[in-house]
Amino acid sequence: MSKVIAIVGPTASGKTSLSIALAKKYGGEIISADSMQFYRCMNIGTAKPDMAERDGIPHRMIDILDITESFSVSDFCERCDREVQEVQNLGKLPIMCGGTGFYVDSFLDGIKFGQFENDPELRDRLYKELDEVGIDAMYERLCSVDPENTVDRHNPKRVIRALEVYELTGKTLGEWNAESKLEPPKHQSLIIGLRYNDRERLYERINKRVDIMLEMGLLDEVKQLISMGIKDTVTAGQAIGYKEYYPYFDGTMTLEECTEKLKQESRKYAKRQMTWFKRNPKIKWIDLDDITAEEIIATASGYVDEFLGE
RNA sequence: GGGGGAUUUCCCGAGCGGCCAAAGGGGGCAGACUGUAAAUCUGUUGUCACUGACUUCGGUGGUCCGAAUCCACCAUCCCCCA
Repeated sequence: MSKVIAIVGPTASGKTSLSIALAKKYGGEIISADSMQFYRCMNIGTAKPDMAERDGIPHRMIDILDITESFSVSDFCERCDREVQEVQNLGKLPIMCGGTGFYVDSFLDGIKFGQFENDPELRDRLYKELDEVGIDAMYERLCSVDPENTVDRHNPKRVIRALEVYELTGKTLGEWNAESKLEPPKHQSLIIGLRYNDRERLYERINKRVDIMLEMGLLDEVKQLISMGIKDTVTAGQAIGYKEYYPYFDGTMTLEECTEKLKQESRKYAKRQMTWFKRNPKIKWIDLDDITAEEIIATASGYVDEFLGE
């Protein structure tokens, strides 16, 4: 079975540099699993590695979308299949790197999403109805067609999606999910997780990184993206690092307030990522608290050697 | 110097005599997550021997069966007149 390595962890934990170091050491190529680095023109705010940092290592799944395009897990898994295949055909090691746990897990667990196309008009219609009748009524409606559903009744996105899937396919989300679980994973995977036991250390790194992004010209990037219409996009526009500065350019908040907000949102995001990764018993963790960059690579290499030797 | 207003749990802020450990929001913490996922949502947030007890609402002292809520004085801050 083919082997894939994944580097995961919260934002600002050093996934990028570790993945590049491992790629150099083991002859690998990077496949990004970062929902925002897919987008072109979103560089500084997404901490996308520049050419110098990539150091000759090919990075896939980066700069593959315009900000107006939407993307989904299922698109991701499909495309990843091809990319992994290509890397392996080159005789190289695929190294997935990214903080979007949902995407990483979906791909590695081999979730097979139902073969049907989404209908944006149907979704719009359902959201319009949601506005009119409220979430409770929509949830009641879901229960009437799918009494077995496990959807959180207060979560509009999930209630609408469940309804959408049913109306689109005549099958409930539960039925689709049950089918998707039948597919066994296609790849053997090693997941290396980066974490700080001392949360303050991570939070300091996050705060500092935001300051660095600003020095690198984040504001110009945001301004340019606003002129490109990022505010009206579904996915790109919700990226942390951009939406926090809309009020600054609108003149309703000071630069300092927006920056503070950005740091806070980044910290909260990191926390959500940790919650996601924490529950995965397969992850081989590297504790970052008191360890040098060399030691991180050495520890990771230990895991990789063992994995490749199996 | 004179007049008025403020001071609430980590923060903002409601409460104006009992139903108040104190609304709501933020933040923190914990959790969920199968096609927007850097999104969306849930729980929790004074202490403890935790269906109860104890300590909290600037400080001290009063009134009252009972006070975050009323009174007096003190402290700090804000506004207006001088």
